[in-house]
Amino acid sequence: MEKRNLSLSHEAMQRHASEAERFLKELANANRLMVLCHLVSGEKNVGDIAEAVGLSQSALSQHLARLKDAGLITSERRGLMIYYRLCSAEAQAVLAVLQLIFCREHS
Amino acid sequence: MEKRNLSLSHEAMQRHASEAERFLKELANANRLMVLCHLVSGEKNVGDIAEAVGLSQSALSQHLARLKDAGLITSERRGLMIYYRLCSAEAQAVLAVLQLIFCREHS
DNA sequence: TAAGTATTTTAGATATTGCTAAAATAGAAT
DNA sequence: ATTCTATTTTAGCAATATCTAAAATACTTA
Repeated sequence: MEKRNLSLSHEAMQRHASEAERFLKELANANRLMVLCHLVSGEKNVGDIAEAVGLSQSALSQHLARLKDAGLITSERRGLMIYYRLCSAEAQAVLAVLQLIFCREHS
Repeated sequence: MEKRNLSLSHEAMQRHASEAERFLKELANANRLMVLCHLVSGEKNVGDIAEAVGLSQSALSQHLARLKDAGLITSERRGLMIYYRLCSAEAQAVLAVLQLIFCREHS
């Protein structure tokens, strides 16, 4: 009689949950959310984002490094400035749902 | 000449982003995600959830209190046990997207 | 090469998270 | 009333998050 591993699906669930946690932690910050929302409309450089979001360049740079490390954005230098752009379809999908929930006119 | 407040939409954005942050922080934890996923299929008592998720009752209870405080779940005592159920359409919407992203068979 | 602009990195302070262990509460059963 | 079972609450600790200030890096221009 072969021993079936019934807890495998539990381990799979834990693995999925951990991946989702890592992903959600990137989004679970008001400043990073605003950064990502600004990038939805196209690439922006750090100074522009800093002004739009209202963060110091240093603080913003740390957020950007985090998002880039997580694979949600990419960067490209052109001359003095560095341009960031959204590169995660998953992030865009979740942002779209969040916008429906939290950015309705009446709320 | 009337002075138009152009930063109003920025303040609105900040408000929305803060609300979204509060919401996402509740989800951005593997154990809480698993709890919520278990509740998608119907109400459960604390002991059952603790076993399913693999958490101590105390730790779980703290997570449940948090989720309840955030309005994502409700509880009802029946006899000795306390039953929890999902009560947030918003949470369900995001969980559905996360499931599509992270719980595909091949990943 | 020196000076300026854009951005990143580091260090450190403070707040939040999430666990464990122990004590407290609430209802049920004896 | 006492005891049992289910759950919550509290206290305390280690890890993580996020800001500021200061120093470092990278490219451009004089």
